[in-house]
Amino acid sequence: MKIATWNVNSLKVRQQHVIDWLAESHVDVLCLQELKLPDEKFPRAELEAHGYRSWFAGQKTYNGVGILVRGNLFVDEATVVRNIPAFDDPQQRVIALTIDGVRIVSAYFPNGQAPGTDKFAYKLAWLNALHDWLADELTRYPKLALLGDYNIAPDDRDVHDPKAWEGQNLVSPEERAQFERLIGLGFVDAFRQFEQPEKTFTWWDYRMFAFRRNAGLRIDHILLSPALAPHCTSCTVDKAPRKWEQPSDHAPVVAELALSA
DNA sequence: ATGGCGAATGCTATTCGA
Repeated sequence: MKIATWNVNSLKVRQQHVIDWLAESHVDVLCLQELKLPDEKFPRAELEAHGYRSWFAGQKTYNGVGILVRGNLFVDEATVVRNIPAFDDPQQRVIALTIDGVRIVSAYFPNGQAPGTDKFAYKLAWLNALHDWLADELTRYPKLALLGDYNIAPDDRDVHDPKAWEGQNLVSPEERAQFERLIGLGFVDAFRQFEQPEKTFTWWDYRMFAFRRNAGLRIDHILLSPALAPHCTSCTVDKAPRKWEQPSDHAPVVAELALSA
């Protein structure tokens, strides 16, 4: 099973990119973030015409998450969950579903703006709620993959200029401690299971030629539960779509899972 | 220290993202 995550920064603008990338990547599951459209505007039929069914939780303007699943895979409708159940939140940031016993979670972590702000406090509260919910989910679904835009660069290796970024939003000790709390649940960072090129990132600012200079961060991740991690045979960042016309500022991350039936 | 870019919106200016 090939799974992936991609923050598309508006599905309306990036619809054709998603369709083109699905056609060339042949992923089985694609988790999307920042749909930026209400559910009635979701291009369900267009994606279905290209062989993918959709589950999503959207809202106007901001946030919004989805999961695209190839037509031949069985999704148990009863397992679909939107948002963190115990965390009342108008912002649509989480959707989960189960495919053949594999729990797939698509998550758009809060940005946080800057340490000390209200938005940062919300980010930490959201992370606490996510942690507690996932601890519970793992008891029900030992095979669980958490894919998404984490808005956290977990290590200095994940930052183009660690000195310039020190203590800032996305790399602060509080955020990294929250990432480590997820690791404490047994999760494995799929990307770091394999040898990787240095300075591999998943996001580059639109400004100041950041992509051309590879001035990026690795903030999009695939965490795999202890029962799932041993099945992972590869994890890579696909930079190609970031070079396309009118790109998202994020690149997709892909992991392959070798699962026997 | 600021802005740069891009998307969305009661749109010709503002907010947010990261």
